[in-house]
Amino acid sequence: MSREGLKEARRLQLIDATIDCIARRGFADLTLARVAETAGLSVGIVNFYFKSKDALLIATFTHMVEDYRQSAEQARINAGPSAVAQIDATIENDFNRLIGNRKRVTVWYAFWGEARWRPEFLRLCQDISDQLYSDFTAMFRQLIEDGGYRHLNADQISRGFGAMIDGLWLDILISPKPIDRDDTKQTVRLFLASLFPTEFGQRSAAGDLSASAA
Amino acid sequence: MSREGLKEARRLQLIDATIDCIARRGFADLTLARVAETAGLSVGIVNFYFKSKDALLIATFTHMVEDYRQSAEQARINAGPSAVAQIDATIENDFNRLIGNRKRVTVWYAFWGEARWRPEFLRLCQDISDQLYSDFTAMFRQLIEDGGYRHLNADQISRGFGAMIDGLWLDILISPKPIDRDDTKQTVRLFLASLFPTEFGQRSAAGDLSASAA
Amino acid sequence: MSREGLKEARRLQLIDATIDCIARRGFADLTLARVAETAGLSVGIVNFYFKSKDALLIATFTHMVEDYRQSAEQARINAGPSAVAQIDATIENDFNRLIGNRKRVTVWYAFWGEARWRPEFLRLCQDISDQLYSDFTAMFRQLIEDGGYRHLNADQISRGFGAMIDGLWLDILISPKPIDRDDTKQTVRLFLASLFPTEFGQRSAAGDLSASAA
Amino acid sequence: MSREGLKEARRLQLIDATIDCIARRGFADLTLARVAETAGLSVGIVNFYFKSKDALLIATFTHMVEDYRQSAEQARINAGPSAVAQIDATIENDFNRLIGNRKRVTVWYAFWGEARWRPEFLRLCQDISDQLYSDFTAMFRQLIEDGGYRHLNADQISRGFGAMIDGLWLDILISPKPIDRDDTKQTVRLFLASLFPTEFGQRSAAGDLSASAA
DNA sequence: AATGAATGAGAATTCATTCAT
DNA sequence: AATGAATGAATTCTCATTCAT
Repeated sequence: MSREGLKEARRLQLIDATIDCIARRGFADLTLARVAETAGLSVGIVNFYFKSKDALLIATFTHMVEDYRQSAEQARINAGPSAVAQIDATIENDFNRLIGNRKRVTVWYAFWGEARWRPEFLRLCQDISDQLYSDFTAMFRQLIEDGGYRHLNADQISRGFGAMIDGLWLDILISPKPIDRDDTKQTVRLFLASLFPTEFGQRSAAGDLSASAA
Repeated sequence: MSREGLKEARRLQLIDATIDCIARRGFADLTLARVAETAGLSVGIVNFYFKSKDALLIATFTHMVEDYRQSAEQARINAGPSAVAQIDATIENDFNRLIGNRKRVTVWYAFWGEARWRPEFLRLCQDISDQLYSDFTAMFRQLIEDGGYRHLNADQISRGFGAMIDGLWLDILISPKPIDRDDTKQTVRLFLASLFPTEFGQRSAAGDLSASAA
Repeated sequence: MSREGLKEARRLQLIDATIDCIARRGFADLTLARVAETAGLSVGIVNFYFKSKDALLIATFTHMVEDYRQSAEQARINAGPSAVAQIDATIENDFNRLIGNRKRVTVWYAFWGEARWRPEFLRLCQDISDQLYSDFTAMFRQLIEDGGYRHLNADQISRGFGAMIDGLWLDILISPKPIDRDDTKQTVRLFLASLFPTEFGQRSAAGDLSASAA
Repeated sequence: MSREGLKEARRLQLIDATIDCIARRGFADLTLARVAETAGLSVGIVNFYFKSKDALLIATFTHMVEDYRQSAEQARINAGPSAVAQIDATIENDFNRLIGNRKRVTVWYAFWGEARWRPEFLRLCQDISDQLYSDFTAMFRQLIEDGGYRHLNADQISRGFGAMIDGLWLDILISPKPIDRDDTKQTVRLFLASLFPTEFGQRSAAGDLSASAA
C-alpha cells in the first residue's frame, strides 16, 4: 500500500473506532485510549494521525455527514427521475438498516447534543441540513408542479418532512424496543398521502414504490 | 425562610445554574465548579445538596421534564374541551418563547445526546415520550371521531405529529439565525390541515385559533 | 444534671462513638460526621465539645489508656498482696471479655498504627507502657525475692511478659475466627511456669489462680 | 533497560517511596502526590503503574510481607539443619538492622492498624502469620524431639515466641530512644533458656550462636 | 511509523471547620 | 446548647498530549 493509502486507511480505522466508541459508551466517556484500543492501535497513534482529539471528532462527524449525504444522493439517483420515487427512496434510505439504525442515530444525537458549542460541528450540521432542505425542496417543487398542487408550499413541506424524519430518529434512539421500520415509514407516507393523495395514496403503498426504487 | 424552604430553594437554584451552564457551554464542559459559581455558591455545595454530579443531572433533567409536562398540560386545560383547540394549544406551547426557545432546546438535545448511556435519563425520555404520545392520541382520536375521519389512524398521526415537533426543535438548535416562530407553527398546521381540512384548513389559521386558545 | 455534668456526659458520649466508629470502620474512615451520627448528635457538636478532630482523638485515646490502666490496677488490687496472684490477675484481665476483645484490640492497634506521627499519641503510649513495665517489674521482683529466684532478671522478664501479651493481642486482631481465651492465657503461663515452676507449675493451673483472683 | 525491566523497576521505586512516606509521615498523611514526589516522578504516574491508591498499598504490603518472609527463610537456611541454630537465627533476623529497625516496624504497625478493615491487608497478615507459626512449630517440634522435652507443647511455644517478637517490635516503635538490640534478643532467649536450658542456657549466649548462624 | 511511558492540568468528591440561627 | 448550612482546601483519579525510543 502506498504511504498515502496507509495514512488514509489508518484515519478511517480510527474514525470507525470513534463511531463505535461513541455508540457504545457515549460522548462523555469517549477517550483516546479507548478509541485506540478499539482500533487495535496504541494511544500515541491518535495524536499522530489527528492533531488532537477535537480534530478526530471533527473528522468523524465530517465522515458521518458525508456518508449520509452520499447514501441519500445514491438513493435518489437509483430512484430515477420521478419526484415521487425520489421522495419515497429518501424515506426508504433514512429508515433502512444501514442508515436508520440505533447505532447511527445514537451517534447523530450525540453530535447534535454537542453541536451548539462546537463551531465546526454546528457548521457541519447546518451544511447538511441546508443541503437536504434544498434537495427536498427541489423534489417537492417538481411534485407540486407535476401533480398540479399549486396551493402547496414546497418550502414548508420540505421543512416538515425533514423534521419528521429527524424526530422519528429520536424514537429509534429512545424506544426501549426496536421500532418497526415499516410502520415508521408508513407514518411519514401517511402525511404525504394526505397532501399528495394521487402520488402517495393508498394504492401506492410502501411495497410498490420501494420495489421501483430498489 | 424556613429550613425546608431554603433547602428546596437552594436545590432549584443549583438546577437553574446547571441548565444555564449546559445552555452556555454544553454538557461536556459542565463542571460542578462552574455550576456553583453560576449559582453564586461554593464548590462543596453541590455535593451537599445532591449526592453527586450524576444526581444533580438527573434532578435537572427531571425538573426540565416536569416543567415541560406541566406547561403542556396547562396549555391543553386552557384550550378547553375542543380537541382541535387543544392540539393547536400544544403547537403554540411547544414553540412559544418559554418552551421552544434555543436555550431550552439546547438543553433538551444535550440530554438526548447523553440519554442512551444513562439509564435514568433514558427512562425520563421514555416516560415523557410515552405520556405525550398518549395525550396526542387521545386528542387525535377525539378529533377523528368528532370530524368523522374514520379512515385516519390516530396512533400514526400522533407519532408523526410529535416527531415533527421534535425535529423542528432541531432547527431552533442549529439554525444560524433565530427561526420564525409563526412560520414554524404554520408548518405543523399545514400537515394537519391536509389531514383535517375542516378543522385546520385555511380559514382556521394560526391567529384565529391561538386567539381562541389564549 | 449540672452544666459540668452534662458537658462531661456529652464528651463521653462522643468518645464512645469515636471508639465505636474506629472499631467498625477504622481510623482512615473516621469522620466527624459519622461520630456525630453514631452519638445521635449533629456535626457541629464535635467542634463544640472538642476543639478539633485531633483533640477528640487524643481524648479518646486518653480515655482508652486510663480505662485500661484502671482495669489493670483493679485486677491487681482484687488479687490481694501475693505477687503470683497479681501476675495471674493481670493475665486474666488482659484477656477477659471486657479488655481483650477484638473491638478494643482493634482500636489499640489503630492507635499504635498512628502513634509514631502524633506526639500526643506517642506520649500516651509511652506513659502507659512505662507504667505497666514498672508495675510488672515490681511484681516480678517480689516474686523473685519470695521464691528465691535470684538468678532471674525482673526487667527482662517484665519486658518479655508485656511483649507477649501485646503480641497475643495481634492474634485477636487478625485471627479469622475468635481465639480461645483459655488457650491464650495458658500460653503466657507456660512461659512463666518454666521460669517459676513452683508458682506457675502444673499444679497452679488457670482455674485455681483465677478463682483466687476473682 | 528493557521495557519490562523498567516497568518492574518503576513499580519497585514507587513501593519504596510508599514505604518511605508511611515511615516518615504515617498512613493517614500518605498522599499519592507525596509518593510521586518522593519517587521523583509526577502525580499521574501512580495511577499509571497501579490502578489505584489501594492497589499501591496492597502491592506495598505484599512486598513487605514477601521481603520479610524471604529474609526469615534465608536466615534459617544459613543456620543449617540444627533447630536451635535456626531458632536463634530467627531471633537474630527479626531484630537485626535490616528487619527490626524502626522504619520497618513503623510500617508494619501502620499496616496492622488498618488491616482489620481492608480484607486484602488482613489476608496478607493472616497468611504470613500462619506461615511463620507453621515454621516455628516445625523448629520447636524438632527441638523438643532432639532434646527430649516431651512434656512441652510446640504449638503454644511457637505462639508465645512469635507473639513476644511482635510485642517487642512495639517497643521499637514507641520507645523514645533506640532500643538495645542485644538486650532485646536476650529477652527472648531468657524465656527460651528456661524452657530449653541445655540449648539456650547461659553458656550458649547470643555471641556464640549468632556467630555460628552468620 | 509506532509505541507506550510520563506528564500535569483539571475534575469530582470528601470533610474538618466555621458560623448564623 | 445545638443545629446543620456553607466553605474551601486537599485528595484521588482521569486523560489529552508529549516525546524518547
